[in-house]
Amino acid sequence: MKKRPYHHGDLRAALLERAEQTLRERGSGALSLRELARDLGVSPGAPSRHFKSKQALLDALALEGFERLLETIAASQDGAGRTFGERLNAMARAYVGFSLANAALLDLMFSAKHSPEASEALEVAAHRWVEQSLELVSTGQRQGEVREGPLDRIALTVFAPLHGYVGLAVSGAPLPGPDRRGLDDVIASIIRGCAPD
Amino acid sequence: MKKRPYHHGDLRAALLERAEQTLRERGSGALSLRELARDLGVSPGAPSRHFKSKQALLDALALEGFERLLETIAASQDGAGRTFGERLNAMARAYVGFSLANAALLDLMFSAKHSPEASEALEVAAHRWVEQSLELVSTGQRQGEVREGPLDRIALTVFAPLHGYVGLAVSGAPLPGPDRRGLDDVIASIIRGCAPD
DNA sequence: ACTCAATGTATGCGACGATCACAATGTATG
DNA sequence: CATACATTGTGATCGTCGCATACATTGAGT
Repeated sequence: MKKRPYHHGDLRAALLERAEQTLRERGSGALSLRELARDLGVSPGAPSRHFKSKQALLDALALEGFERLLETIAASQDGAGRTFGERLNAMARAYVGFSLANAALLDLMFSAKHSPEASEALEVAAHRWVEQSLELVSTGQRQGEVREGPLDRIALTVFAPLHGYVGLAVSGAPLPGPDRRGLDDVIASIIRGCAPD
Repeated sequence: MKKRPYHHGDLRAALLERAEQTLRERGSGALSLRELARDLGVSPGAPSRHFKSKQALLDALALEGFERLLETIAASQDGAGRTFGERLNAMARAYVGFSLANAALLDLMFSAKHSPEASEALEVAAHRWVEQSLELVSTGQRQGEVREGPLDRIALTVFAPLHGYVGLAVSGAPLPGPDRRGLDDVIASIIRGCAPD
């Protein structure tokens, strides 16, 4: 008879998985706890055992997103070359690739409204992300390919363009073709912008 | 007795104004047509006479936002100097200043989900915005302060950093202080990035 | 075996967006 | 001025939502 057991097994993971799918297919606005519960064949109140509020679920998704982004970027550095240009290029493509492939998720990750408690875990993840970029800039400086100056300020000039490129591209970009040539230009401009005089 | 007249007078404008206020104070997620109606002392269904859906109201807000942004940027160019650096600086500060002062509105403007009909008017507005920036780059080229190349591709390398700076700053920026020094760095980097070789 | 925390069910509440029939008002036309 | 018509607001209804509560079932540790 294969009756659905009273306990789901791993409802929390199932909720996250299904939520991310809906997020990808229909955007974050279309996320409904009740719908998730229906889809997973579970009662409307069940999700609240794992996420005390809808915002908590969104926070968890954002956190998961940061972790995946970190992995993706870290992986991109493994096969990359030694020069700052090569490593920046790899990092940029990883970052932009992930962002475009997970636009709604990115939106969540960089959304301003997280519950205060979740913010803590999120800030930790975001901090690790920042450190990755600081380290890239730092080695670039040691190799003499990046101008001198405070790490964080230079990193900002590296990441703002990438983040902005993603934002524009996702917004239905009134700007030049979303083909990757735009990204090439942006990366080249970043490198010129942070090169030593 | 000052009884409220049956007709409001200019409900549409009142809705937009009030909506923008709540948008600024409590974010776009907190916008409710019913609440707006209550605040304006009008029945729950009344707003639908002016905005057939909530999304339509958001679209109208976004459109209004683009118009104000255009004005702001145009005004910034009036008092600016002649060099590309001066004009870019003025434009960047106008753009970033407006964006930070109207973060939630910006979010709406660059949100991916607009109803197809509204998209048309929105694209017109966005297009005018793009043209402003193309023109800035174009005169920069004529003055020999900006490298040769397709206008739109160079403009992308100018605006992506600004747009990204705003995005990071609004996200509670895990990056360096939201003080304006970060913006100075970004602007300087943009200028180096698009300078002739 | 018994207890207790964890997890899922069932139900209800108030708010929401959307839609509808209807009422009040403004306006153009005779 | 009167009458027809379009515009705008009313009030009620529908289905959905997030959230809270009281209760049922399960499994883990003693």
